[in-house]
Amino acid sequence: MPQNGTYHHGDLRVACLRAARELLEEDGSAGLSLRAVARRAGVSATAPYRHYADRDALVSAVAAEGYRELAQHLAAAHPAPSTPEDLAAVAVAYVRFALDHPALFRAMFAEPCDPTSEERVAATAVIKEYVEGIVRDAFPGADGTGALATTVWALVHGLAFLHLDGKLDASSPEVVATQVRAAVHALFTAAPGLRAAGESPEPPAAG
Amino acid sequence: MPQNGTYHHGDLRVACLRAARELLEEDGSAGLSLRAVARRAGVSATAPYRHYADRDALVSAVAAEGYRELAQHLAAAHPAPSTPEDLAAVAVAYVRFALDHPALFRAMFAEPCDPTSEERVAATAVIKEYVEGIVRDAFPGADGTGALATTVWALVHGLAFLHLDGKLDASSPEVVATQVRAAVHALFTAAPGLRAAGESPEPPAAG
DNA sequence: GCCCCATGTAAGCAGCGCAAACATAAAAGA
DNA sequence: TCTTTTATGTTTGCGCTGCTTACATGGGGC
Repeated sequence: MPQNGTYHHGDLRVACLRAARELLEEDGSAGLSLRAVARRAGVSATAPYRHYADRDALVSAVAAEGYRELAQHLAAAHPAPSTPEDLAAVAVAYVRFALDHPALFRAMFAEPCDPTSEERVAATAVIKEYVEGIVRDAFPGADGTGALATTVWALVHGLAFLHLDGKLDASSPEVVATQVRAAVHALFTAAPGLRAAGESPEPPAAG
Repeated sequence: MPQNGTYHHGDLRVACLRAARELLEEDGSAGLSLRAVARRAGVSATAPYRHYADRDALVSAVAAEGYRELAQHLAAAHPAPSTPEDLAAVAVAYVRFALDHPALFRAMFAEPCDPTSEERVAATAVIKEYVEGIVRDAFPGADGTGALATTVWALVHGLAFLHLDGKLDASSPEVVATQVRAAVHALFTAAPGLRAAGESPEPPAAG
């Protein structure tokens, strides 16, 4: 039952999500108020409370949506990365997502995470396992503790945040991509035994 | 002239800073309102506007203070790091600072940075140059572009944020420290030519 | 055909950021 | 020393916010 101008909206839940997402992209986190969401959805100020317990719940729902979109974005960059170059491409996609959706990315990561939103924690677990799966597939010889996966995630995540906060040169997408690729390559020319399958370890440049 | 119970407060500027810092530690960013700051300073609601243009200005001032404290904390961890172990100790201090002062750290990095606060941008520049100086001193053979410094900063910064957001296991300080050290060592056993002064490059484990 | 209840509305409270007009006291100048 | 200026704090008030309570509506199950 679509919104037919009657008393009931029809699908206010997703309308709120959509409106919240738009407000986030337009005005940032500060512009995301439940009242503004209600206005945009064409509904009374307190109607969203029927679907979201409070503001945090709505933000968590938007964040969860963001996690899913980020996962899709990474998968689109390379479906099954196996070489450092592949991983670098995924890393570039990660940082680009952050720069293309700054307010959404901040909502996903930069706010004190509400642990009571099981939708949200589940979504972050998906991202974490996704990254670990990528690294495990690309580096079957690595230890099984996921330490390397955590390291590469942290590196990329940190690059995203530093770029987002203007702490690094993010003047052009190419500059950012080059920086990210360099960092990933620096990490993945690392310890012996962690090289990608099919890569032959180079001898140290002793000549 | 100290606060003597008279009409004028005496040093409201630093009193606001102090109150804001306390509120941030106690209730997080959400609890930091200009009105609450004024109450805690024992002053009318709008008095802080004589010293801070708006809420952002006060937050920026607190953040700038945080940058200086972070720099001191890093220096205390190791005054002149030169080996990967030294750098790992500094990295652990960085992450620990974030976990010990979560709201302050978020105010420093996780909010859209107001570029009009020159005090703030100057303070972040100090941190950046500090990290670059450390890495340059520890790795004199590295390229002069600061790419390696950016990489290690991003890695540590990402670890801090992931731990802060509960995305990683931060159950005990030891677990966190071990994780951080492992990540830094993974990075600093990296490409030939980037090894620390005094370290002899190991041949690839071919035997 | 009737009633229940999910869904929406209306009214209201307290807190917030911020602006404008006003009050006070410390400092500066005559 | 007395006056004037200026920095600092107060009062009042507007519009916005999150959220609660009480009320209205109408579609789906009986």
